[in-house]
Amino acid sequence: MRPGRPEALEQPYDPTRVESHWYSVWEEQGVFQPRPEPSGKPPFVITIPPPNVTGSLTMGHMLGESIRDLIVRWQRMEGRETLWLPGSDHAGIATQNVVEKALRKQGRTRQELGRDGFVREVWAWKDEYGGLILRQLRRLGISADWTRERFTLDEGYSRAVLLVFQRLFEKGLIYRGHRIVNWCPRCVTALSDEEVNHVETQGHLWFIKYPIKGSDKFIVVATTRPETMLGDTGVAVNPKDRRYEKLIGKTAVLPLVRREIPIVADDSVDPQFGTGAVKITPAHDLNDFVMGERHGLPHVIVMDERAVMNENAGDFRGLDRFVARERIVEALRDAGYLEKIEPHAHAVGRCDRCEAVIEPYLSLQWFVKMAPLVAPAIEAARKGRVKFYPARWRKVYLHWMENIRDWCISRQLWWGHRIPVWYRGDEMRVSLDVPGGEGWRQDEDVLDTWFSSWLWPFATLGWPEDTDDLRRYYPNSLMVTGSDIIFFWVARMIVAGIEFTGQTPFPHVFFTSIVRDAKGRKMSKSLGNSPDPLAMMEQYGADALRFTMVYLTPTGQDLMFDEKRMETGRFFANKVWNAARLVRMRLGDEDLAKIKESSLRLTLADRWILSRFANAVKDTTRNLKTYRFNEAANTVYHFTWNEYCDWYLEMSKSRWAETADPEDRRVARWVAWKVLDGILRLLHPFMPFVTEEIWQALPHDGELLATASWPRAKRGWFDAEAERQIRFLQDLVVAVRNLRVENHLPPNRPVPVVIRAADEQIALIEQLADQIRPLARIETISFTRDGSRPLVAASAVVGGAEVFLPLEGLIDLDGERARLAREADKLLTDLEGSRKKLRNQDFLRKAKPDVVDKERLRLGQLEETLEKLRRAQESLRAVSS
RNA sequence: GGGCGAUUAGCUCAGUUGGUAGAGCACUUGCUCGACAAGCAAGGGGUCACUGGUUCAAGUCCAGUAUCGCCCACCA
Repeated sequence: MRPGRPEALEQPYDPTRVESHWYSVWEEQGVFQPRPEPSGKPPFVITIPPPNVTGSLTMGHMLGESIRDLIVRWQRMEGRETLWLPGSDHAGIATQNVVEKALRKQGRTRQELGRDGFVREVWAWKDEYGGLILRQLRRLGISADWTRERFTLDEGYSRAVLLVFQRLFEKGLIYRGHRIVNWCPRCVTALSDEEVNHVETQGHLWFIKYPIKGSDKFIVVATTRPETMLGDTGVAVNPKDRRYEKLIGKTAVLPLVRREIPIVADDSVDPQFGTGAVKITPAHDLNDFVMGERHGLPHVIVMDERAVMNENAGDFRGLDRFVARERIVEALRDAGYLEKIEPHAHAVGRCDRCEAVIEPYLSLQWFVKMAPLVAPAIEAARKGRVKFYPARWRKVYLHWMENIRDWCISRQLWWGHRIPVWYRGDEMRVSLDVPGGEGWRQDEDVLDTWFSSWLWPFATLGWPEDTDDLRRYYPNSLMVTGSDIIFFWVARMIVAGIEFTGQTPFPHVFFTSIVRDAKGRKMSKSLGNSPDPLAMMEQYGADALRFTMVYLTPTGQDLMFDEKRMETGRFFANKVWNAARLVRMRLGDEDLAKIKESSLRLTLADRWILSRFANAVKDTTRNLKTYRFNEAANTVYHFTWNEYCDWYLEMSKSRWAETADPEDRRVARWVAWKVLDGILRLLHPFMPFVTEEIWQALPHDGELLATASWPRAKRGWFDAEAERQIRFLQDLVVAVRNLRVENHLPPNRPVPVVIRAADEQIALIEQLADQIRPLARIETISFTRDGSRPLVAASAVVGGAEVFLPLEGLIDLDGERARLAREADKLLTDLEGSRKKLRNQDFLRKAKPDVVDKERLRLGQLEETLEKLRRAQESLRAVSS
């Protein structure tokens, strides 16, 4: 059965029409599902970094998906069995925040709904917006296997997450404890260290006088957060600090609160900073917590979970932390305890999701002991079992791994995997299901989202069950993602992969560019600075979007996105479309796919384009293999546009004419088709829709381009000699065109051309004269073999040959003289440089011989060209204007 | 405080073992010749951030400086 379709390639090219058709065809034909291939090559497996179900996608996703799909389609065409596994992430905090916000607009809260009601609400949201994401991905054309789509809260996946919790707990790698954690008072939950962004902020340093008990003296402490003083339970100085020697062991009286607190000695205090004396607030600062442990100081918590001052804050109870700060500073000042205020720049931690200022907060949380888990993941990177592209990320990865701290995994949310721990009185059980017996109460918290996504490469394949998919498609072949989640996700996947499957989850990690807006800000949903991908695709086409993103992405650098650039892809799609129209209307009736190349008498131009094509295949393939996607796009783009369209098709037109030799016409048809067919194959992974449409409208073997084979660079097609010869002819054509323009000859006026050249060159020109003439509107080409030259002519030197336009009366003599002088000048400069080089004994002695030879050859050519230019100048000098 | 990256044409960027500086867009000029004005043709435009070094030869390798950007970091 033929997939049906294209009768004609209608002009103008309409991406919307074409793109709406093929996706369902591919899907119905099962193109996206992995099928064992006869090639026997190992399967190629890639998974999507599951996008959050919070809403729509950004241009950053478009880049990532374009690259992933590019690789997958290429690998499929290379004959690999491919699995491209799609899915999405429940994204605990982000999704809960978004849904809560939506509820608030309706005047509702999650508390009103209750836990179950709220979770139901979120599922409804997920169904709606998760669907939107899927539509965008399909519209983009990604060849993912939707029958294997996964969501991190799917039943099976969830089971895997809970099992992992249980296993780590049983290994003693998960524990529960009171610790200072990063607390977001707006999201009202604990966070991991990775979810905190440090923002350089201009703040203040407040100097506060703490009276010494039983004396009229003070000890002055400096702090950036005066509101926490209410929770102070000590003051520390450096034991070597002479200034405070006598105060160690004494007692200070906390202003406003009148609590008596000890003055202790601690090495960690920097005598140079502030006053050299530091207040200790163990419940509200990590440092102080650690220090407090050393000195046995109590914890006084002065804020609640929303950062409102609590009952331990006395008069300040009920105030927001920042209001309290002002009031406390005022009170201190009024009571004479405030010595001074200095401006002070420091880094303030902010919530990755909502940007609220993070509060170090003492609370009871669950943690993963990371150090033992991380060791083999470090080893894997060191030994090259997992490689990063660009390679510099390896160092970043290792640095993080080597300085790893325990991971706080409990979140005080409702949307997520509920912690599989049960309590009854003093009893505690870790169990995936309710333990037997009455009265068990499950832990209220859920797990960090990343505690589920770190299992993605194998949990999506059915782990912990020993499924066929898991055996066949794990480890994955490649991970393509953004470097912004190297710690959140990539590093942890490697850890989890090794821990739970004994294997690194993928051998290679490729980091895409981060897409930024014109101001350099990363495109994100929350900033709202990304164009809507669906709108982009409507306006320019999915193919254009895909091609442009890949064409623009720099290797190892961020991508500054500018919508204007989308035209690159759109125009290119149109160019290919039109080239195909031209070829198609000249094809004739014969089934070209049945013709054997060996039966054809190829011309120089044919050998040239086949050679260029072979090079394009080689370069494109190499660039894809080395993850230089922009270079790959560039290669196809230039080959198609500047070599195939601009030169080969133009040269072929005369061969297609009714009057042309039928045998040669057949050759010209076949080569034009053959190379176009190859272009479509090369281009298909970049622009799947338009290429499929065109391919179907041309002679082809096989049913779908999507499952056709990747082109091979035939050894016999490489032809350096043909390339050299055509290069000369191109130079000749350009020279004639240039002479026409410079002399203001009307574009539609055919001109005679006289050429004085070596025999070999003349033979070349004669061979392709009919194809060259239309390219520069040449009327006739004649040769002078006796050394003579037209008296009055515009002229140029090309590869040692002289080209004349003998147009007495039409030539702008003054302009021509000026032009020749300019040319000669330029030549002279090059010539001087070359002579200087060749006079240099060191160069002659030390440079590689072929470099020297090349330079000698070049000098000879320069001299020859200059001499010919001089003669042209000479001959014009005699002529009067 | 540490680490990484960038600096090449007006803009965005290539430049893969050192050997005559490239592309797209923008700009100038001219083109409705049967694929394509979403196009064709011909052009102009760069002391490769700066300073030193290695080398016969440096945009490319090394060192330092400057500016910008990113990441990491418990000096209150």
